[in-house]
Amino acid sequence: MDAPRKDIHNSDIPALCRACEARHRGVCGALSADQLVSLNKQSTRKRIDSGVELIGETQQTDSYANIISGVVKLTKMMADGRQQIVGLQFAPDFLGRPFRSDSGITADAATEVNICSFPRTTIERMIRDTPMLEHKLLEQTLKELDEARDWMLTLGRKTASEKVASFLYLIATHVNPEMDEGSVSFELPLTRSDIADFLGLTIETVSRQMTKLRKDGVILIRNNRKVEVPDLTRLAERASH
Amino acid sequence: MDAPRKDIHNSDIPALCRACEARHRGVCGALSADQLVSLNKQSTRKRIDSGVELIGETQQTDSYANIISGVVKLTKMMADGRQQIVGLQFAPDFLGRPFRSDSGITADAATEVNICSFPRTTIERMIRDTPMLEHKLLEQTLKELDEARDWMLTLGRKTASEKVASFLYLIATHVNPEMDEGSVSFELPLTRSDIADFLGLTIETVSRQMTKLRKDGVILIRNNRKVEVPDLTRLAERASH
DNA sequence: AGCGCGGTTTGATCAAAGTCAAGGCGGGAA
DNA sequence: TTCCCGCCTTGACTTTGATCAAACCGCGCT
Repeated sequence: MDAPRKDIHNSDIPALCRACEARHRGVCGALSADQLVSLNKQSTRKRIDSGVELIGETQQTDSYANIISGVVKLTKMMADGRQQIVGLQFAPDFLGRPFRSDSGITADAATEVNICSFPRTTIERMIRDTPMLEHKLLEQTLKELDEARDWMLTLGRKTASEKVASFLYLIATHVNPEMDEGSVSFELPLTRSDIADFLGLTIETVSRQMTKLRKDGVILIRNNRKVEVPDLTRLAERASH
Repeated sequence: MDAPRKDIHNSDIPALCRACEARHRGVCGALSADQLVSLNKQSTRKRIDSGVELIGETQQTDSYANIISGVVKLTKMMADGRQQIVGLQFAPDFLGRPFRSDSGITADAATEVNICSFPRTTIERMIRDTPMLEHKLLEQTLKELDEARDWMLTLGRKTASEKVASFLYLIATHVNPEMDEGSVSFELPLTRSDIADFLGLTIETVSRQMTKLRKDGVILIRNNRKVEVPDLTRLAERASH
């Protein structure tokens, strides 16, 4: 609803950047050395400010990208302004939708985001040449489908406090993968308003449930963004996992 | 929660069935004649009664299938019994999850269902041999992901009456594809209880909203299952599409 | 016909989350 | 420092949908 924002900072890093290469390996794997070099030649590293739109009304999907750092939110909006975040993407997720451009989703940087992007044509040619790449893509898509369906259960059947606990648990475990108990501390990548749009709640309800979790000793709120979870298991219980 | 049900009727149709072949073309496409014959040789047609579990606790995912007719519901359940339908699959969708078995979803026949199933090994070998098959799979997965995300908006941000209207609109347009206005009549593939689990509501609320839509002249209810929509556009408005 | 049963509708009441309205807190600019 | 602005929290009240309870309806059975 704001004025179109397009201030993507292209930091003009030389085309062949080693950091990107590492990410390409991580996400795409199975590319030949030749392909990797050619991908790097055509890739550009970009830093995107929090809040800037990556894909949507103002920004065409003429490129694909790997997320190097930061969090991207995928949002669906209704005509009257109600909106729902339908997915969060973290590094090293692949960004941009193959073989389909619209689907009514916009992608915005939730935090400051670094991506490594390359032109649509490059990646699509590589997909044709390398079945393994398509296989990787299928795997990421299946992962996203699983996540979407998990979240449908949260949206449809959990109470407000379970929802907020579920969100915190999601972030906590994403910050420290392969951790499912003990103590974690992390920075929330979303504002209260984003959290509300992710959970299908209002900001007031999110706030109230956060203070309730704090008063019950399940979490500590250092400042609005920084949260500490002394016992992940207890949080998981609150989320009804 | 009921006793395990396993009464799948294998109707012992000879392995090579023409009806199935048609479906294989529809879903998988791009198979060579040889592959198609071999697929048909190993495929079995099955009729499954409404309510029977296809994939889940009691039934292993040792096979894949094409849906020939009927509706399959994908359900996620919480420990305390709350459940959410996370997807509906119609003919000619592909059923069964490649490269992953669990993910906590069960698939049940919502109506009487006819499927054409073949062993896991067969389809996985073919996928390795035929990149185009994997491409088709990716396309169906992307379609399911889109649907899931559409539904997340419905679950998170719509009111009860918008939800019910959205559901009816979904079924109406699925029964008659490429129709988006005028009059339609159809049979609901789900009970009120299933509809409630799909919409994240209770059966009472679903019922009340249905009668409201009826009283407002948006729908006619012939009997519990049969519904007529005189004007699809009006239904779409009620759904806030 | 009368009975019973599952699924559905309807009504009365209640609780959870939304809305409206203040106020607080923190960080940046003057 | 002080002010300001955005974001967050808190409180009072309202609304939506859940819960509890009863009746209804179509249908197969005896």
